[in-house]
Amino acid sequence: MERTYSISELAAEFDITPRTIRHYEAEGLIAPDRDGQRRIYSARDRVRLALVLRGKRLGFSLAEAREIIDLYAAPHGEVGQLRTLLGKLDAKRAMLEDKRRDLDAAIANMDRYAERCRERLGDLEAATREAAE
Amino acid sequence: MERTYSISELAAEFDITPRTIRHYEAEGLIAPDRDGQRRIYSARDRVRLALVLRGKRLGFSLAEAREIIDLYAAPHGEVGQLRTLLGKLDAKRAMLEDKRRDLDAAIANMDRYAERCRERLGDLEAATREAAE
DNA sequence: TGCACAGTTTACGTTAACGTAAACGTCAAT
DNA sequence: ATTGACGTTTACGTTAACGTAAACTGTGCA
Repeated sequence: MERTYSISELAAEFDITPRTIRHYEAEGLIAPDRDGQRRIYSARDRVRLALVLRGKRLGFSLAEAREIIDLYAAPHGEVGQLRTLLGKLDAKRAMLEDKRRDLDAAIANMDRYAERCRERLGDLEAATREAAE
Repeated sequence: MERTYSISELAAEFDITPRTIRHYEAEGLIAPDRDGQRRIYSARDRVRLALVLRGKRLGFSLAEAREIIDLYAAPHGEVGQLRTLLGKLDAKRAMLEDKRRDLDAAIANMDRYAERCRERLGDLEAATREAAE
């Protein structure tokens, strides 16, 4: 038997509220088992939740996140299914790469700017030392 | 004299609406000059707009985007100002790196999965060819 | 037995980021 | 002189992603 989780356990672990997790369920992102009324989360549910949250951090909407995550649960039975799945994976990968280009540019930009600031700081400090002589 | 832009020019170039650009102004992200009532955007305004949009693509709120972009317009006059600026730049850079880690993990994850799918597709196709003999 | 505690549903509220519409100004061309 | 094309302000509407509150349901234990 694999480990399971209550909603408040997962909420605490990922620093979100139970309401948020229920909302993700209402949006079709997670589908936990039930023990009567109570939700029971499996390890796989937990992984999906982590994927949702990572998607959010990367700026995806819940709908976009679901599109991506659902690919990981798509049927693999037939050759045709596998082909279309691979096509979709390729498209999503391209989106992620676009984001990486944006991100790398933003970081490089900031690094160049910080470097110029450090140079200027060095100049100012040198001038201050001279003035102190 | 540098080139200037009208609001609809910029809107067309970045594929957004004038309303969006005005909204960014209302939120303090851009501050174009005026010719009477009309807004006149400079090359620097255009760069700021591009930065805002990139920030949005990376999942930042307008407020977060403004925080980052404003660093590029922060005063450099005194040594103290430069020091705090460099500190803030460092913090923002760390945020960006966190995002890059998330992004790299997402891409690596997807690549591994796609690879498994391709293997499985190869197996299925081989089995199909055998059955055709 | 009773009560605290965790969970549930239902439903209205809130915030960010614009969309949409109305009413108006201005300037060039017909 | 009027008609577009573009611009402006003001203001209400909308959507996503939850927050918040109320009312209810088990479940373990003192």
